[in-house]
Amino acid sequence: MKLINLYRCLSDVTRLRLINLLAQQPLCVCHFEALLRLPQTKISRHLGYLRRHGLVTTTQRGLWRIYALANPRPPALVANLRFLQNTSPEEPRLRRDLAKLTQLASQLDCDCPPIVPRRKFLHLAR
Amino acid sequence: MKLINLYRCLSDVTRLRLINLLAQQPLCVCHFEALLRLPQTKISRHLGYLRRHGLVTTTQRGLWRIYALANPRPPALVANLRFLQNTSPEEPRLRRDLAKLTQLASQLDCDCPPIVPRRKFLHLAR
DNA sequence: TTTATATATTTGCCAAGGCGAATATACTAA
DNA sequence: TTAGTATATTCGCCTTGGCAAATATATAAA
Repeated sequence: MKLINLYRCLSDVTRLRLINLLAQQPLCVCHFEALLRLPQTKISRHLGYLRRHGLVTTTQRGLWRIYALANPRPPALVANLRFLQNTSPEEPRLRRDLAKLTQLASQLDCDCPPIVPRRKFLHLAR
Repeated sequence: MKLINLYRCLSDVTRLRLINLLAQQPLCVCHFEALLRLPQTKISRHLGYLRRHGLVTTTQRGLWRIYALANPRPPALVANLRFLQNTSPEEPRLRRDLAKLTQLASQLDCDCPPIVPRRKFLHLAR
């Protein structure tokens, strides 16, 4: 049952935070590092999980790997994203993540993937 | 994060089938045995899981324990039930379960909990 | 070619949770 | 009280998937 896999993807806090952000715009691993303040290994692992289950796709661009929600989006995902977007304002963690994303948006979308090196980017994200 | 627990509840085929049926009407364990053709121990285990996580409640009536979706229903559950109801027609397993429920409905709701002994009920369900 | 950066995977460990079989509990009826 | 029925829990076993640390790979820059 495909549904089950979707729910498993949503059953982890880190993955839910990733999806919540990806619903806004494509992002690469170093973005997530800055936004979520989690170790790279953890972010990559969960993005890999989502990729294996068909929820996200990647495009390589230079040194960076950009993750985006799968296109076309699985119908089950669409419905749950709609729900997630209604819910995230009430979930402090998800709300803060989105706030941080808009706060950094100018630096993110002026060069996505970022041209600045990771350390410098992390510094800006402080 | 409460959401995570909801998704975990939905991440198992047996539990999804139970919830799908409970969205129609309250049922007791022997109903599920007849409808799903699964061992009692498995059904009880998963209903216990759903109860511990606040998705269902029980009322005892004689020898029978009747399960129903929690009331008031958690908002996150409501949204996902709506989605589930749109989806279940496309999921053969869930669709068949619902068909079997309507097929047996007369025998179920004439005495819910059933007055007939379990064996006899199972016989009817064949 | 060497070095640094960005990302992915492997390893070893651990907890959650799946299963069937057996057993316990609770209620009913005889 | 005894027997039977409905449901719940425990047990031993196994798989999934969480984590951090270490390592591998791929690209870019010097």
